[in-house]
This record gives sequence, structure tokens and C-alpha cells, in this order.
Amino acid sequence: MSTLFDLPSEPGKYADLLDDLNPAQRAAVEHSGPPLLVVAGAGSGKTRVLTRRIAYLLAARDVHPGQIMAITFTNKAAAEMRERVGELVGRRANAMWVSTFHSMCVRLLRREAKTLEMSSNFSIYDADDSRRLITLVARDLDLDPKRYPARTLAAHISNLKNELLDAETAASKAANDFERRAAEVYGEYQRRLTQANAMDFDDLIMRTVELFQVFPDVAEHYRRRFRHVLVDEYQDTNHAQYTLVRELVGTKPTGSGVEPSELCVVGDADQSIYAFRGATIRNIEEFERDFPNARTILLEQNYRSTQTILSAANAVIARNPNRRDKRLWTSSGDGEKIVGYVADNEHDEAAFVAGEIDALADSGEAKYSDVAVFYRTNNQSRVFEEIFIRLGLPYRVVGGVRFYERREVRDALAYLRVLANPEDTVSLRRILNVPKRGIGDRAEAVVATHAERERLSFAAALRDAVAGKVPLLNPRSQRCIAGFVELMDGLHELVDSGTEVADVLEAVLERTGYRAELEESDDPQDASRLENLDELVTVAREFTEFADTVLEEQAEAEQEVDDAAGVPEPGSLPAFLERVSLVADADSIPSPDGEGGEEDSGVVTLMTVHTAKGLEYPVVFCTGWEDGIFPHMRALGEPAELAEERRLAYVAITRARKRLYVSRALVRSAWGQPMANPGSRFLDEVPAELVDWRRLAPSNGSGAGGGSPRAATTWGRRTGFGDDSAQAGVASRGMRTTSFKGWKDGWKDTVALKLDVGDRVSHDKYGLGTVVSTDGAGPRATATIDFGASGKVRLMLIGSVPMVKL
DNA sequence: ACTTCACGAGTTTTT
DNA sequence: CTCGTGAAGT
Repeated sequence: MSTLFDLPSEPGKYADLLDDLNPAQRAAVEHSGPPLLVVAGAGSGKTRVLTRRIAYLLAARDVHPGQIMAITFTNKAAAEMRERVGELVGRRANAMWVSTFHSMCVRLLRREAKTLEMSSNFSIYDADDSRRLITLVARDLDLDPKRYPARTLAAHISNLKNELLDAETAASKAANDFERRAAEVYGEYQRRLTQANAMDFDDLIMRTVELFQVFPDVAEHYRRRFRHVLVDEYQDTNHAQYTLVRELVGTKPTGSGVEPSELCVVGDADQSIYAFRGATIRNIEEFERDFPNARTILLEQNYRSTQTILSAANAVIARNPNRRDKRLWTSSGDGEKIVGYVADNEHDEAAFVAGEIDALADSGEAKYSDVAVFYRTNNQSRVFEEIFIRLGLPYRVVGGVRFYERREVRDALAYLRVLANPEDTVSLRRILNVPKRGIGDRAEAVVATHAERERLSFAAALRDAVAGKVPLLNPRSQRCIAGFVELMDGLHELVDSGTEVADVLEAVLERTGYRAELEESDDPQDASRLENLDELVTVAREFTEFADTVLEEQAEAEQEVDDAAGVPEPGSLPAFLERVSLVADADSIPSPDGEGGEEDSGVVTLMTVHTAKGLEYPVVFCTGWEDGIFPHMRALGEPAELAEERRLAYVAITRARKRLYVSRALVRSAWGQPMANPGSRFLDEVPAELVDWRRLAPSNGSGAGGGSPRAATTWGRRTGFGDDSAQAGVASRGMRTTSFKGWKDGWKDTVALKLDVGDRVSHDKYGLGTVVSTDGAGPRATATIDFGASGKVRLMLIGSVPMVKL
């Protein structure tokens, strides 16, 4: 790239962009030329570096905004980046591509649909849609759903796609029965996706890579255009995304002399917590090998937390093997000690957390919105909700079942999706008999068979059914199908006449009787379903309004329109669907300032540690730090998974700005059964002098979680539940009877059930087995046992293990 | 074709 | 315990 203004930058001229940065940050902003990896520790000003770098490119290096592509993982991150760049450079920011991997790919694929010989109005299938389609495929291939569960197949196929392997390659590489069958499913699944004019999330990436690799001229076109590529959260990229980035920037000049684009990636290997979804930490670890001449800059100064908190985080993460050393530091002082608490059970733990929040709020030390409570798994939120409700503590749970995953929302959207893409078989079959309209499994199967035999789409087969051209279809079903087709045709007319999305949605809810059915129901769940549908209508309404204002602005600014090809018209039905497919983010996270005026002290935020990544709070409660909970059971024997759990702990700790609490419970009910849990190994990794233990485990010389008679007496005088009989009943039922027994048995079992490799055991559930390996000692001892037909299982040997040594 | 019951499985999840 | 799926009954 050369411009008329290709002059060396004058020092001092861009002082406003640079002078409040530390030397490492400044180097990252000013760096020019070879690929750059910015290793950005938690709270080290990563977003600031990215946005400043973009502003600097524009101001000091005469880069045109249209030459910049900035890629993130979440819409939230993309929006934040766009906003912050906008603050620095104004409206010029609009010409940049700042988007998620997925929306960037959708945009490219819609533009280049012709090249790939597909239609630009393809549907986007999310995990649930693809699982449904895989269920259909597996059923058609007569696979035993026990041995080949759709979930597992879906995960396997997703992994293959993340590795850019197609069905044929997967088949040739298959090493066992499962992989062979999965490859078969993959092939058929892919065929059906194409037939439905649909792509799943993984396809979006994989097909874009294919686009670039099979059509070098297309790759060159975009490489010529995007001279600067920036990637956020690089540690979370999977292999397909890594390849995409490589293709985008290029590694050597093209035939027509286009040099590789300038690449800047930002990430932190210690915050890689999505390996289970295909993210591969190697991408960041091997960056310098992947991109020769690459430069690496380390950001270690932290602007978020106290030194106490950082020291704890450093100590924990340092235990991970094969890690590039990095030590966060701050100039802002030690601050408060970390507060530790060992609770008798999860209710006690929640009561402690609630009490502390209350005290902090009363003393004015913190507002509710300053506080976050983290847990490992969503089901742990329940105890907190129970007690928060009882105490009138305002809170909000983030995550769990998200808005766009709710059944009623998906049903409504499925109608819209069929209207936008009649070939979308998964959506069509979803709504075929929802609400019930007399088209049962039998009728559906008959139509599906007809479609298959005549090589018709399911939609076309339905029309054949109405015309009486489908054999074996009884007249009753035929009438019902005719009614359905008529209904859809009517809705189609609405869409064709340019009706607003929200009004189409209203028509769907009315004409199908969906709303009426919910209104008539006396199930309280259905009331909330109605609310969700109303919310969806509101979302649609706002979407159109927003699109209108954007269109006006664009008309005013006479913006370039070269990106418009294949891209849905703003505000249209396809645009709306694209948005809701790629934004699964409606349960927004409460703003740290609280929503309302000065009097409003906001709400406490409850979420999983995964959800917390990227956020920060003055006060953080890390709960449930028990071996088996956090680290999770499944990670206990797997070093790689344990390392990921430790990174998760690192993420949790580094969210805290001023005060950090860490707690665990001696006994926690899991699936109705009380479990005695030893303390998390991560707790032991926090230097003792950093922690002020408010309450310790009853000591009995047996180490963490040791059981003593005194532990039993403390159960009688728990805090928080004294006068609420219903709650106390719930809380104590498990403890006085089962739990007490379970606890004591667990204690004995810890001593009694000593297993060695080769021992034969008999388990109540899994039957006979042989010990394959053992790990840990005392209360955290585990054993991997091969139960033959029941598979290999890793079990904790503490608690009332329903197993005996033979 | 729809309802009811039993069973089993059950982390995390940016898109 | 709790939800979603699969087989039997009406």
C-alpha cells in the first residue's frame, strides 16, 4: 500500500494517542510491519491497546478505515471496540469491518455466494438446529440412539469441521466404529444442510476458508482490501479460525504482488477456557512459529486489581506446566486480604455470601452492582437465588437458558425462518405440528419418505400431499396439511407485501393459535412464555426502527455501497433472522453503574466463571471451590482438563478489583444426594498469608474436609435459616438423615476403600470392574475403573461410594 | 394422534 | 432433583 502521504510519523504529533500508555502498550500501538502478538494479561489494558492501535493507524500511518478488519468473538466485544474507536476517530469508524468471526464470514459468504454456487439467503443453523438435523439423519441411518447419541455425533462432527476435515476425509481417517458411523452421518448431514439451503456455525468458518483456498483471486481481492487485520482473544481461536486468519492476511506475496497484510493478534494463553469447544491454545503458543519474523509484546502491568489479588492469581496459574511465564503486577498497593470461608453446606455458603453483601452495602463499602458471585456450573445458582429472594437482596442471574434458546422463542423464529427460506427443513418440521394441528409423526414420516423418494424438498412434498400425490397418507392428515400450507401461504403474502417483521410475527402468533393456546393454559410457565414472545415482538419492532435510522444516516453520509451485494436489506426479515442467529446475547449483563439514577444501587450479578471472562467487579465471590466441583469432576484425572480448570480459576480471581472472597462447602447436595467434598486444590495454591480465613474446616488432623464429631454439631446451628421452617426443612432434611450418614460413611470410606491398580471392585450401578489407575490421596483420592461394557469411569473415593472392593 | 409414565442422563458454551 | 426423550396406553 502506498499513499501520497506516506511520511514517517513525527514524534509527539500523536501524543494524545500515546502519552497515557505504558511503554509496552505504546510499543504495541506503534509497531509496524511483521506480525505482532500482544500477550495481554488480565486487566492489562488490552482493549485500550487495540482501539488505540486502530486510531493510530488512521492518524499516523494514513491507513484508510476501509482497510481495517478487526475480529472478535462476541458481539459485545465488537460493539465495544467500534464504540471506543468511534470515540477516537469519529464517524470514519463506520467504514471498518469490526465484527465477530461468524458475522464476518456470513457477510463474505453472502457476497460470494455465487462463487460457491449457493444461494445468498441461506439459513444459519445453531447447535440446536444441527442436533435436530443430526437426529433425523441418525434415525434414517438406523443408528442406535444409545450408542450414537445425536449430541455426541454433533460434537464429533463439529470437531471435524473445526479441524477443516470434510466427510470423505473423516471416513478415511476413521479409526473405530463410532468414527466410521459418525463420518457417514456427517456426509448425509452435510447433504441435507445443502438441500435445506443452510449452514451451521462451523460451516460459516470452514466454507469461508474454502472460499479463499479454492478461489485465490477472491482471497487476493480481500487481502488487497484489508491491509490490517486485528484479532482479539486469539487464545480462543480454533484451527479453522486460525487458518481463516492466515488466508486473510497471507504469508507470502500473491502472484500479482499483493504483500501479506499486517496482522496484530491479542490474547492471553492463561485465559484460554474454551478448549472443550475446539479452541486451541497452541495457536497463541506457536504464533512465532506460524508467522516467522513475528514480534511479541508482553503486557504485565495490571490496572484492575490489588497486588494481593494478583499475587493469588499468579500463584495459582504458575502451577500449570509448560507455560510461558508471566507475572501480573500493579502499582496500586496490596489492598485488602482475600477472605476465605469454609461452609458446612451450600446453604450455609450462600448465607455467608448474602450476609457479607448485606454488610458491605450497609457500610457503604459497595453497591449491589459492585458485587458478582461466581460459580462453576449453572445449577449452583439456585441456592443463592433462594436466599437472595428471602432476604430481599436484588440480584440477576446471567446465563443459563438464554432468551433465544427458549422453546417458544425458537418456535416463533422457526416460522419466520421458513417464511424467509422455505427450504429450511429443520425449521419447517419443527413447526409442522406446533401448535398441535393433527399432523402426527406418522404423517410427517410419510411426507418425508415421499420427499426423499421424489428428490423433493420437504416443502414441495407437503404441497404434493395437499394435491393427493403422496401415497399412504390418510385423508385426515391430508386435510390438516392443507390447512397448514394455506396458513403459511397467507403469512407469505404478508411478507411479500413488505409487512414489518414485528407485524409478521404478530400474525404468526395469532393465526397459528400459538398465543391463544398459551393464554388458555393455567401452567404458570406458559405465562412467562407469553412474556417472552411479547419481548420477541418488541425486539423485532426495535430492530426495524433501528434499521430505519441507520438507513437515514447512511443516505446522509452517502456511504459506499459496495458491500451490499447479497447482504440482506436493513430491517428486512432476513436481516432480522441473521441478527438473532448470530446474537445469542439477550440476557444482557447488568451495567456496573446500576441502571437507574443515583439512588439505584443496582443488582448483584450471579454467573458462571465462563460468563465472567472479560468482566470486572470491585467485589467478587468465588464459590464452590471444592475438588469435584471446581475443578470439575471430569477434569480431576485429565492433566489437560485440570490445566484448563486452573485457567478458569485464574480468570475468576482476576475479575476482582478490590475485594475477593473464596468459599467452599464441606457437604453439597448433588442430584438430591449429599456429597462430602474436599477443598479445591486451587485453594491450597493460594499463598496462605494472602487469605484471612473467617471460618475453617473443623480440624481433626485429616486434612482438607476432614470429618469430625464437631462438624456434626455445627450443622445444628447454621446461620440464616433459623426461623423459616420450610427452608430449614429443605436444608436440614438431607443433613440430619442422609447427609449425616453419608458424611460419616464418606469419612470411613476414605480410610476403608483403598484401591490399587488391578483391584477388582463391584459397583452398585456399573457392576464389576477393574481399577485401571488411581490418583490423589486421602479425601481427594480418585480411581479410574474399567467396568467393561459400562465403560471406563473415574470415581471419587470419598463420600458414600456405592462400591465394594472384592 | 395425543397423553402419560418411566427412564436416564446430567460441565463449562462467545457464535 | 429436574428436564427432555422414548415407549406404552387411550
